[in-house]
Amino acid sequence: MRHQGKKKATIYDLSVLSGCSPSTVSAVLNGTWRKRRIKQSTAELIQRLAEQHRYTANLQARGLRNSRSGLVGLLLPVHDNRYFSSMAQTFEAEVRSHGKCPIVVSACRDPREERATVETLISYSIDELFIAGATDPDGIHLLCEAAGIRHINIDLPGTKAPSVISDNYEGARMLTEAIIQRLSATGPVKPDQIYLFGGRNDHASHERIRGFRDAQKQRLGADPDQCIQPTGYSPDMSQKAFEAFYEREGRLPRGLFINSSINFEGLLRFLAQHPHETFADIVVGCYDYDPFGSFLPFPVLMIRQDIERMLAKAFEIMEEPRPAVEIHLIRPELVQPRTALTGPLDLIREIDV
Amino acid sequence: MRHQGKKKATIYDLSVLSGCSPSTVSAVLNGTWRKRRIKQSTAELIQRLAEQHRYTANLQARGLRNSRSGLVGLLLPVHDNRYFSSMAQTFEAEVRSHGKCPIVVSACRDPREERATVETLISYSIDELFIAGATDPDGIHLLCEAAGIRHINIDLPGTKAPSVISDNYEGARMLTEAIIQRLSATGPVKPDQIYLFGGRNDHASHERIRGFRDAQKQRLGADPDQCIQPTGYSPDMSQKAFEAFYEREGRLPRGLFINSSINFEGLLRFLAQHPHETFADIVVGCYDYDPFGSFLPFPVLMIRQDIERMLAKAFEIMEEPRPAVEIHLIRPELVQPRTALTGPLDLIREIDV
DNA sequence: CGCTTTTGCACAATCGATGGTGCAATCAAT
DNA sequence: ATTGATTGCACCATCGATTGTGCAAAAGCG
Repeated sequence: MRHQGKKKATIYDLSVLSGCSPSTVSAVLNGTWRKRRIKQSTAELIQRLAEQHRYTANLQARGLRNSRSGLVGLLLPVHDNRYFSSMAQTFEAEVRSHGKCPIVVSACRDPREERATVETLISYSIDELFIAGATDPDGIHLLCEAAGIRHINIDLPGTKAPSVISDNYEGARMLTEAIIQRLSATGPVKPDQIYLFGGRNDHASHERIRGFRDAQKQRLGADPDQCIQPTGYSPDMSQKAFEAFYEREGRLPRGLFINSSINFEGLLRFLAQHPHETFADIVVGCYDYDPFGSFLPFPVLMIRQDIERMLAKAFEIMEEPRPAVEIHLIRPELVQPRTALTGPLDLIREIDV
Repeated sequence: MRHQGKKKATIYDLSVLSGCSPSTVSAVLNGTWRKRRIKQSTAELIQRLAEQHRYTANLQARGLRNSRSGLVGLLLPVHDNRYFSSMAQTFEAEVRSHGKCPIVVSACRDPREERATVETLISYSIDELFIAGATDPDGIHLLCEAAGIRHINIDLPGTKAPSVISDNYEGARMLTEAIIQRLSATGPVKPDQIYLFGGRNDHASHERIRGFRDAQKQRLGADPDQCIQPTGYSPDMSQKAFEAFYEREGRLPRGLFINSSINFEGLLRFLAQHPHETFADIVVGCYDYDPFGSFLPFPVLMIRQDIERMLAKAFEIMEEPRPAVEIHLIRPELVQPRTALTGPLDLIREIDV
């Protein structure tokens, strides 16, 4: 069967070929033919023709008619770090297993971009939207609600839709305590020897800062304000903060709590500018796991957010008929230095070469 | 203006509200109204109403009518590493700047999955497809051609569509020579002291192996077969290969050429199982750049593929009316150890916090 | 053999946007 | 005032699939 030039076969083509009506063809090909009492032999005839002519449904037409598309969206702040790329990977697998088509888009942590992107997705009649790390979850909620689209927040919570997030407070406590413990091995630790870098005015940062300060106060007796250095989510800004500190103090803090792997990249840039000795005796904790980051030449403690469980929970909530607007906390995991965890890629079976 | 419950406004709603016909409304809202000689005042009236009622076009309907969707697809093998996530990031920005909607999907390096995914995309009438790292580019080509969809291969070439790929041979040579040079500093290098791990039966691997061997032979006088250890693209398999080597030889090779950052993760897993001394004097070269990987406690040379130029070239070719089926090589860059390069995230402006 | 059921399918409206065509009203020119 | 051009817009078919409804033919039944 030659592929006939340009046009794809439609139910009308098959209708002519089979001698049946388009509606019959449609019913056969979308599986509702038993309900519609189509003869088995008719169904088989049409299925055979469909195969011969490589028929595939025009999903835009179907979506238009059904006002649903089979698309499931994931809105990310960015693609390019292991936390979010790992989320995308896991998300895709899950959506595929539901027989739907995953759509992953990023919106650069820009509220306007976020809303514009979501409006586009809505215009394609996506069926569900997973909103990860949005700066303005409630604004997106309004758009989704107006369009009647099920949605859920991940990573950063909103107040109007159910949310599944990492237990940032607990994670930050764990991480801070682990940093302190590590540092204790090389001498007594004073509160102003541990600094938090990165993050901005979002829920996750607040919680992490709260956890950091609580642990600091509880373990070290104080939580000085100057130890908190929010730099936004930008490697460049973080680097500047490290440089500024170094300029001022002549060294890095003994303990560094870094708010995300993106900010950690700022530290890398700093490192590239300075000799080994500069960070000979520091301990770093990073809220986010990156396998390569775990093996750097100084101790790096990491928090691995449990993406699988977060997404599993989110999909579970999506199934509920009328999910409660509440925040589900998923406990993250402390990862010791020099640890190579498995990830979503390990679930992919290797094809024979 | 309350959002009226569920349904979105359509041109028909606006038609009633404005007293104009649907076609007039359509013309006004899609910008063709001057061509259609609609009065300015009519246009303004309709635009005002559209805004008040938060009209946004149903893109499925538009797509159905136009048999094009405004969607531009990028097919990736996987999301979860910095090479591909970086590509996704760059791709999105580029597509957005063309006023289209980027769709990034991964197909797990499985030819069947690849084809199924592409068929789905075609069913949504995507306008263009960028095929990155596909195992079966020519199979995908057939699908695209039958559907009349412009497409281009990136990262792995096909024989039926234009391709833009990294100059894997040159990159591998550069990397191999850099490894040898580094090793020479600590004593004379013999050919069987440098091993290549990872990759499989694809064009990129072949070229890299060729470059590796040529450099080995030229610099060291021989290129023993046993120095090539293809392990597929799986951290797990790579780890096993390292373990096997270590088991057999009691140490790692002095020089390691690792075919991709995914295989590099296999080395991490190996490292996690062994003490520092095991890799005290090794030199690693990795074909792929990962910022964290660059700062590991042993020298790591990396090849950064020039994603920006590759994509820029690909977009350029897409514009051509009838692009030639040829392979465009883009020269990658050797990255010295302890280097923190900027990436696509640096182009994102930080929002005020 | 009539009458009711069941079987098997066709018809036609619909989803929302687009664009070719046609037509009335206005205006300009003779 | 008649003709011709221009302006401004409405009409309607169309993209491909879905689905409620209706109806003829076949089958079952007394």
